[in-house]
Amino acid sequence: MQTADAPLNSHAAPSAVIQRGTQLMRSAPEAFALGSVRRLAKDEEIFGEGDRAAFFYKVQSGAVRTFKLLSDGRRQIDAFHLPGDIFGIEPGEEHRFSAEAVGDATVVSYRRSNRNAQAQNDGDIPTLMMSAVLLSLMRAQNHMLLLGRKNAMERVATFLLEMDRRLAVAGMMALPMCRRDIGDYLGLTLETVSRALSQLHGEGVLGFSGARQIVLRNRQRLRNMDA
Amino acid sequence: MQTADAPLNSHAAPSAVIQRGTQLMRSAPEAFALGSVRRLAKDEEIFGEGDRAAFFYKVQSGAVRTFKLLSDGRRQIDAFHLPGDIFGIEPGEEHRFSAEAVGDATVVSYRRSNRNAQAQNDGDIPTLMMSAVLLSLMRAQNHMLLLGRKNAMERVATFLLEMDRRLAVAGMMALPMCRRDIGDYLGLTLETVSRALSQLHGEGVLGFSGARQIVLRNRQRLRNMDA
DNA sequence: CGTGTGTTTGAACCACTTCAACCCAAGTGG
DNA sequence: CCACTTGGGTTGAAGTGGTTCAAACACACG
Repeated sequence: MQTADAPLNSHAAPSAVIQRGTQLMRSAPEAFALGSVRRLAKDEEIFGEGDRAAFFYKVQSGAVRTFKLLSDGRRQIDAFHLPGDIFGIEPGEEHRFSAEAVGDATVVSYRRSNRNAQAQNDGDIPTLMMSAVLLSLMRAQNHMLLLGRKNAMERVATFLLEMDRRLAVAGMMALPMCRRDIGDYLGLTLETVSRALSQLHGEGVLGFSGARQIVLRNRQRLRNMDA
Repeated sequence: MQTADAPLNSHAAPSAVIQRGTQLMRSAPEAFALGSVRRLAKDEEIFGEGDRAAFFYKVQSGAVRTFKLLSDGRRQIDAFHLPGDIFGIEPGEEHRFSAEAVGDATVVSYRRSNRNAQAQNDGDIPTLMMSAVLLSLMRAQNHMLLLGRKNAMERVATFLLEMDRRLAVAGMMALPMCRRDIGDYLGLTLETVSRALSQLHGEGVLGFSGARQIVLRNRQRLRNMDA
């Protein structure tokens, strides 16, 4: 780990929420310490459920999955975090889920302020953290609808549109995660994910160049499938 | 609607997070306007998806459900809000889900500050709102695990333990919501919920006095079922 | 060029849904 | 005061979407 010039407000996601946070940061940047950059290999753990939550993180490159496990090993990935995303902010002293790098990745870690930002009211409470938490909550609410009420094809369609929006360049997306990860995110088995993708491929809705390079050929059809 | 003596920090839930927020409030109570009390009949709408998010709310009595709908009417209830719970805080200008009273209920509404708390950094950013949002996020993460990976009996066991913790008095709980609401919360049909409850009744794990008055007779068994 | 991890595809199974009937308690009105 | 309705809730029987188990395939990497 090394210190680096990595202010919390750099590389903000292109959302109105984060944009607002970014602007605000300029008025009180000294409140946000620079973070340390951490390079991670594929599948490397960033923190585990129950670990002391001394830091929170921003993805700089690659992707991170956060998840919970049941005692018998069933896993639910609650979110994939892509460059610019902030994760690991906790209500209490411990992390309530685990985080791992999906592939090789770099994250920037930020120490929870000595004058604990959540436990003080002295004027430098990080608005940007509020925006990050609200964004996470919004995504979680959408995801509960998916997990509770959408069928397999609707889930995969939603996933493809989400990933297309978040990481497509030049109409093509390079998925960083394997089929099992996708399944554990969507509440499906990896086989069901594979079958849905094959069907969409067969219908010409998407094209493959390798299992993880996908180009959407008919976004409107996907939107219709998404219910 | 009528104005009333209802500070945001009253009737706080017995969680460490909220407790901390409550304490902090004492140091800057003037930043939090008193709210207006609103009485609601069963099934009355508090706000709908897409409505302008001019207020957020705290439950004073009864229960509130927040939910999203798919185009064909499938519904996912993302949370039940009980007395002391805060709901309706949004990242943007619009509500991203709907809220209705489960039975007769009263809520206190708080106007989003003129000097918008989320868009200002002038020293009175509401720490209590941060706590409320973090609590919602924590519950959402637990619920995603339930919806994505637990089977029907595990879901019902989790639900019973949660409701027991949140609203039991003298070992007995009076559920405010019908079987359909429970199903839409747990991602199941009402019939599956009914069958699971009947089975637990048959096994002596719980007792009924009327369909909604439930007493847990063997919490440990339920915890074991909860995976 | 072989080995291993990830992906696809097939076939049987099953947990939950769907559809339907019935029950029960609380109104409502003749 | 009793027939009728209405809104839950329970239970049964059949159907099915997704899982499970299994095998083949493909491509990246030493």
